[in-house]
Amino acid sequence: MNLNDLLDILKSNNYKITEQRKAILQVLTANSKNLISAETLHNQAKKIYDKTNMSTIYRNIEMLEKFNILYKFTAENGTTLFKLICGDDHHHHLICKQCGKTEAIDFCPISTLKKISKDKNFNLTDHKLELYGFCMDCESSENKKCSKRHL
Amino acid sequence: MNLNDLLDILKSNNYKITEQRKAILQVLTANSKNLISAETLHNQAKKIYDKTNMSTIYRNIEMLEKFNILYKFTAENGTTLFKLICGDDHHHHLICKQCGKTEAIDFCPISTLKKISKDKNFNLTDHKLELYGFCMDCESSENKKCSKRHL
DNA sequence: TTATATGCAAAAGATTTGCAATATA
DNA sequence: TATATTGCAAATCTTTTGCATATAA
Repeated sequence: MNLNDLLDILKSNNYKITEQRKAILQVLTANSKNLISAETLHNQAKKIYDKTNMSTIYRNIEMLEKFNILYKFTAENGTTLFKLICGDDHHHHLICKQCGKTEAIDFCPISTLKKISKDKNFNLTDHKLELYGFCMDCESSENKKCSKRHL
Repeated sequence: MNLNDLLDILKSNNYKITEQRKAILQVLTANSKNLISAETLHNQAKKIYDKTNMSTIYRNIEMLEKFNILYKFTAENGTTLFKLICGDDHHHHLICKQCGKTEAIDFCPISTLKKISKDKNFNLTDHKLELYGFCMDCESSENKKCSKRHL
């Protein structure tokens, strides 16, 4: 899913291609492997088209969410982060609590979850599995944040 | 982990036992299987001790988080939810996207996650597994929110 | 031309904070 | 009594919204 694919999706759904929109999508595609905040998205989009307003950021985030092409989640500190959903890949991630680095893992417990949900008459639509801890680099560093209890 | 255990923890750490604090802990223990919002916590605590203020709620939430006895997470609609971490029980939840009702499930993929993390030299400390969908009641209701893609 | 998208400023909602008053130990 | 805790109101911070203007198609 590159910039042009995204623009095509919008065009074919009668959305207009504005400079702001192009800037936003450009930033998101450039960061397709990382989660970024609305504020970071705004700052980076402004570098491409400096008239981009924060409300435009939020309105476009909302639009992309409706298309189900934007993954949204809330970090431990409460910040809301976003990331494009590229193609059909479905991944869970190891998330370093120190440096924020993320690494995709292949494992997904979806089949078990489906069974459980079915047993409970729950119509499962989405799920999130997030693994927190410390990557090798941060593990050895001094100022590691204390985290005793395992969730 | 019942109310008295919690009070003992606070006492032994030189925290004072106020009526507000007792009310808050009472609500949390009564809801130890469910995730509740700060607002709900406030409303229920007020029923027990009606002078309980919202800032007191937040200040006590902060305190419990420091003790690592409060689990916090953000629902899809953005609401922040809390739940006591009781002893060694560890649960994941089915979360209804419509009514917000949560139900604990027994399944946890921790052993697989541990193995994966070990292979990747990642020091796993926490994880979250959240299952979204629609409960039986909401499934049949008319205004169900559309959700096509599975995450 | 015309509907969509945007900027701006104000509103809304959640959470935090300063400070004086209160209550616990 | 001394200190932690609280209530209140104001401040912050993030996100949303109304409306007039601008712009893509």
